[in-house]
Amino acid sequence: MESNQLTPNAVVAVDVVVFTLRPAQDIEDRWQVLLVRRDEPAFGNKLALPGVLVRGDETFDKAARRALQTKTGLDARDWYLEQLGTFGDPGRDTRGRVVSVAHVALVASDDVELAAGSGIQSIDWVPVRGLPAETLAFDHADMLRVAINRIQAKLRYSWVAFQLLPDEFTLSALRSVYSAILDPSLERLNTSNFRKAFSTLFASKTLVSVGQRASVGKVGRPGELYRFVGPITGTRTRELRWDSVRFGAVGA
Amino acid sequence: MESNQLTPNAVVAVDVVVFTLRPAQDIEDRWQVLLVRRDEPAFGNKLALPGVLVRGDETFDKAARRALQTKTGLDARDWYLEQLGTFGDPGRDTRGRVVSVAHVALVASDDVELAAGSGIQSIDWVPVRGLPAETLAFDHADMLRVAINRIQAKLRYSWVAFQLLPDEFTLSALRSVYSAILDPSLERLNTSNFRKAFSTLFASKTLVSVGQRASVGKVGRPGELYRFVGPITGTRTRELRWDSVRFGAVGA
DNA sequence: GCAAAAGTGTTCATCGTACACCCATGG
DNA sequence: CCATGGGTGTACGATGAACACTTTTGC
Repeated sequence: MESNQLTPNAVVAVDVVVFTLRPAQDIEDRWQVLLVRRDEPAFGNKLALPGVLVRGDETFDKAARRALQTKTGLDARDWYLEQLGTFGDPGRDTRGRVVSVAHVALVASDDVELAAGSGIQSIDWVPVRGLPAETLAFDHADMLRVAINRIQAKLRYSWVAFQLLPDEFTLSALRSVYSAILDPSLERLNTSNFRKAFSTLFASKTLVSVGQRASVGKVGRPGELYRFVGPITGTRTRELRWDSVRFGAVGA
Repeated sequence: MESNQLTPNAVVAVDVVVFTLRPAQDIEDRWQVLLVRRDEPAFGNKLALPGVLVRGDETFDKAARRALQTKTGLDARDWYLEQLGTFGDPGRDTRGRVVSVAHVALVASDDVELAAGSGIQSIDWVPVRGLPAETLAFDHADMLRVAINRIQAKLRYSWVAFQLLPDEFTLSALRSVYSAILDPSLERLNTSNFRKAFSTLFASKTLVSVGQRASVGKVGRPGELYRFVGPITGTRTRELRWDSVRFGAVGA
């Protein structure tokens, strides 16, 4: 206790729950989380969230982005990132009193190229649903649970959905964000009501048409491309209540 | 780095934002926060949130309640307490890398007796509004800001309001929780609409009449006493939207 | 009786869901 | 021209704000 300094009493780390949407058979499986397979003594060979110890002069935000850079090779400088909560129960780590500040990151699954870093065997995108919780190292299953709840809630009262889409996207793509994360049956919600949920954005020119059609033509009329130009920190004036919707058949 | 142990790299502390409602001239001043005046070398004589360093075998929850016990003499064992967020910018404390896990606690201002603990000059309830932010030690003004937003938001979608009331209370008292924290003009919202905001609770027998009248008779008809018997973790099915209400004059 | 506050019922605008219909593209 | 999905407008039921009215207390 010299020179007014306090003695460190814990190890502080950050872990990051990275969410994205990727193509999959089932709509529910489109929502995926980034997991690494550990190659270290503690919890070796177990799946875990990417994380690092926080450096002496580093903010949590910087540490979280560094974790993604060094462990998974991802450049997360511009990604949406927010603090989720701090997990510090004694005994959550066998190597001492480790306190981990968990974060959530969202990214569009465009140009993301994975590269395993130090202490990592492999990296994988894993569907959020049906993930065997016990298989995760430490209390990372708890972190993931909290992260899932946080993002599902935020989808309803904020504009974070756009963080999971590329710059230009169709309204169908936007809808698929909601259906993958909240409820697959939203896929069958009719267009009119879906658009109305974003009417305030259209009115405020925050969600603007690019004046182009989507190039990828599967079947049917291609959708218009839109661009979200507003601040993501904004929130809805009224929360979405799509839980209670009873969807009819696929019209026609 | 012996026996697989990690070396501590930071000091972990907890700070607690304790909110209550207390009698005051202006409705807005009824919402108050518990602050202590420090009597220590670092930030001496400054107002701060009560807090302690986390012990090696202690959860954050336990540490937070201990902070209230040892610093302010309050028995917070049964109080509503939740984690708010973690503040750990390098340089937020001059005594080293101190990471503080901030919490929010709510308590009914009944039988709470303050008693200054070690390192504390005095303790005071201070109105949340018009609090000169610069006067707080460390980054506690930031914590308070986040806490204010958190509680205001939670008031709209959860039942935390009841945590600020004694076991038995009138609907006027309940309304005053909302008017003190959200908007003073809610005081003039008519009874009918206010009751409707709790109709689901009445229907589910979660908010039950005690069958008694409030004893304190100022003027007018005394209100019935109610008791909240539900789990506080529940949330509203629809969020309150009392921001947009335009209140008329005080009828008649 | 009168003022003040509590409690009840009803009207009317607004919001959200459901539904009907038209447009654009591929085969 | 038909199947498929995108896009637009409208009708109807539910929600909630506004208002009128009754009840209970103190003075």
